[in-house]
Amino acid sequence: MESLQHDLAAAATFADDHNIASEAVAIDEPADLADGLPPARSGADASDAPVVVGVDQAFRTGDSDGSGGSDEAVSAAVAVRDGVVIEYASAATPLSIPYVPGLLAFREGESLLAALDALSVEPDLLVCDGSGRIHFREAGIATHVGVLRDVPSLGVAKSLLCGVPDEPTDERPTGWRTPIRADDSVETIEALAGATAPVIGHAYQSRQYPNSRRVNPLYVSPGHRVSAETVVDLVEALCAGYKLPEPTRLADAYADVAKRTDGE
DNA sequence: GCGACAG
DNA sequence: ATCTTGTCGC
Repeated sequence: MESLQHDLAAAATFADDHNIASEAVAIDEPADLADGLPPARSGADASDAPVVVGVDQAFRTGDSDGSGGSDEAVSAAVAVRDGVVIEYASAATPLSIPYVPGLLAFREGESLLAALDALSVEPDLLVCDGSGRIHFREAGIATHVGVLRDVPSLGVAKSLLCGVPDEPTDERPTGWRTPIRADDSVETIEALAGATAPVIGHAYQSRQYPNSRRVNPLYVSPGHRVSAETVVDLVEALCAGYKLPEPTRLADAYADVAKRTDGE
C-alpha cells in the first residue's frame, strides 16, 4: 500500500492547473442544520458556478441491528453550487482494514469513491475530511481519491498528521494562517532540493472566539491539481461562520443520516 | 527501543 | 471514527 501511495503522490499535481476562483465557490450563509438537512434543489437553472462536493464518513458497527452484519464505512457526498445543495449521494462498503495512521485511504477510500460514483453531477472540486499532501508519503485520502478520479481535491483535517508549522498555532485570530512544512517523517519526493523543506499545507484558523474556549485551527492541504496557497483561499471562502467548510458540515450531517438510512 | 500518528 | 448528558461560557 505504501508503494501505491508513492505512485499516487508522483501522479498528483500540487499546483493550480484548473482555475478555480475562490470567489466562485464562496458560501456566505451557513446551512441551518437544526431542522434537518436542507433539501436538494437540483433545479435546471443553468449556472456556471463550480460544483463543490464535500465528502465524509460515518461507521455502522457490526450487528447492532441484530442482522449480524459486518462493520461498514458509510460515505456521504454532498454537491453544492452557489452555496446551495444540488445533490446528495451515499454508499456503504465493508471495512477491510483497521485504522492505521497513514493508511486511512485504504480503510475509507472505497466507500468514498462509491459515493462519488453515485453522484450524477461532475465535481469541479472535492473537499475531503482528512489530509492530502500533509502525509508521510504525500498521499493522504484527498490526494488518493483526487488522483484516482482525476478531479481537483483538497483535504481538511482537524488535527495534524505530520509536518511542522512555521509558527505556533495557539490562540490565533480568525483568518490567521501559517505554512506547514515537511519534517523528517515525510518521505519527500523532491528530497534532493535540500535547502528549505517544502510547504505541504497550512494551518488555518477558520473560527475563533473572542474570550472563552479556544478553537484549534484546521490543517488544510492540496489533494490534487490545487496548490497549497490556493487551498487556504478556497477553504476560507467555503467557511460560512463555523469551524468547518460548509460542504464538510453538510457531508458530516448527511453521513450520520445515511448510516441509518442507507441499506437495512 | 521510544515516540508520534488524519478518521 | 464511536460510546454519550449535562454543563460552562459567550
